[in-house]
Amino acid sequence: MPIERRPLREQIREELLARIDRGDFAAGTDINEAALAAELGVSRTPLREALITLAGEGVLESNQGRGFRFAPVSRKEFRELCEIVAALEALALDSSDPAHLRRIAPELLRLARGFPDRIAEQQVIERHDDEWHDLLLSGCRNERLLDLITSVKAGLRRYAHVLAGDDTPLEREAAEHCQVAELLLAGDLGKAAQALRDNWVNGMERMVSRIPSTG
Amino acid sequence: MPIERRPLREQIREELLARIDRGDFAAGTDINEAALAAELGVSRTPLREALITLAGEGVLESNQGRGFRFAPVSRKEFRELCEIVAALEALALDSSDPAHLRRIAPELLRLARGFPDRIAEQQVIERHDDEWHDLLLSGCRNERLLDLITSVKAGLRRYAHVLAGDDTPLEREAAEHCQVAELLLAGDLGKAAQALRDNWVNGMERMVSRIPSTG
DNA sequence: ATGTGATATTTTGTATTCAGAATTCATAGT
DNA sequence: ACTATGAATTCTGAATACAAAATATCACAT
Repeated sequence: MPIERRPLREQIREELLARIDRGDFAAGTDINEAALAAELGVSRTPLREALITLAGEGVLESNQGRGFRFAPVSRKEFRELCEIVAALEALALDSSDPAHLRRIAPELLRLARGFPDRIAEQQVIERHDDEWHDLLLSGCRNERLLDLITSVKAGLRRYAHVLAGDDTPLEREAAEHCQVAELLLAGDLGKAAQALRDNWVNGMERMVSRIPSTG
Repeated sequence: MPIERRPLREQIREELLARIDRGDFAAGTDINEAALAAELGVSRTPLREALITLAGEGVLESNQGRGFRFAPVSRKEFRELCEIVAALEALALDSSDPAHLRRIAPELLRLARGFPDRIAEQQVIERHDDEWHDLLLSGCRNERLLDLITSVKAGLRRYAHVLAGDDTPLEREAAEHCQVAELLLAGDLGKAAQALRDNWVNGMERMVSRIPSTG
């Protein structure tokens, strides 16, 4: 059994993202490094390293002399992030092996159909959605692109708990995922990529109204 | 006169990128933190913060217990980065104000035509190219996208000195920039975005052979 | 009561120190 | 001669210490 040996900064980063998923932190609030470090049981050094990483991903903001704070959410930024992820995932699809895509298409379809079945809690839904997208991109050879997508999606995590509890978009989301899968099954990569983009843009427009409009 | 007050980590990051531009560091070599910190006249703490940022941008790699090193270059990664930037700049163009684009089109044309005139040193050429792209994206309202493009381009800087000294692609590059500008002048945004993508892909294919093939 | 300014406190940004892992070097054994 | 083993050294990762900036507190004048 290989024991886990990773830098603290990475573990801390993931813990903070997990807490963001749970909605533990309110967007826009300042971070007290000493307090947070104590709570996590680490020193300020690796904590700050994690904070700097998250700031680079747009999850946090930093101001000279004033430390870090959770980046405020806004409809504008949510749209921006969705557009970016849409373009990047479409590119990932374009640079995937078509044969592989056709091979995983049935599984994508199965996953998409499993979505609306259960009236599940948000966490489960999100896991399902992630699973679907991970599988979709599993044939992309552009490693830098995959890393980048992960990084940009980290910024989107801030919106997860804001948007939690809205069932309406789910069926639609599932339907669009099905459509992407079917187009892949049919081997029409171009249309699938376009459908994927549409999925992101439609999902974005459906959800954006739930984000508090920043005065 | 507002005196400069920015975190050391940012200044250090920029200094390191500038040195990469100058080809001071060979790709793949390890970084000795103490030595580099001493050379820069700072302590290891802000240096490490800069290194972590650069690692997040893909400029450096880090391995547990083994520190940081300049990420090795490869044809594969160069292609990956170019494809990403192509997609992102095209997206930026898509989400720009068409009126603004038409307004700056003449200036873009002028800049593009000024390219091959002078037999200039690499540095000057690069600055020109940057200027052209900055102007091109000046109408993009998607701030996150602009930040992301800057970040991905930081990774491309590692290839600057590898590719330095090749004149052949220049005319072609200029011609393609002209074409993009002309299409913008004509108001055909879709074709301009496609031409921009082609510019990146063509430029990539032209340059990729100069990158040493990693055994 | 309110605003202003001096002082105290908190918090960040940076430097230094410490512990442990990785590497190097030397030595012993085959 | 070559490999393996172990000590010595170097370096990273993390904790702690320190200095300066920002914020809060309070006294005092208006």
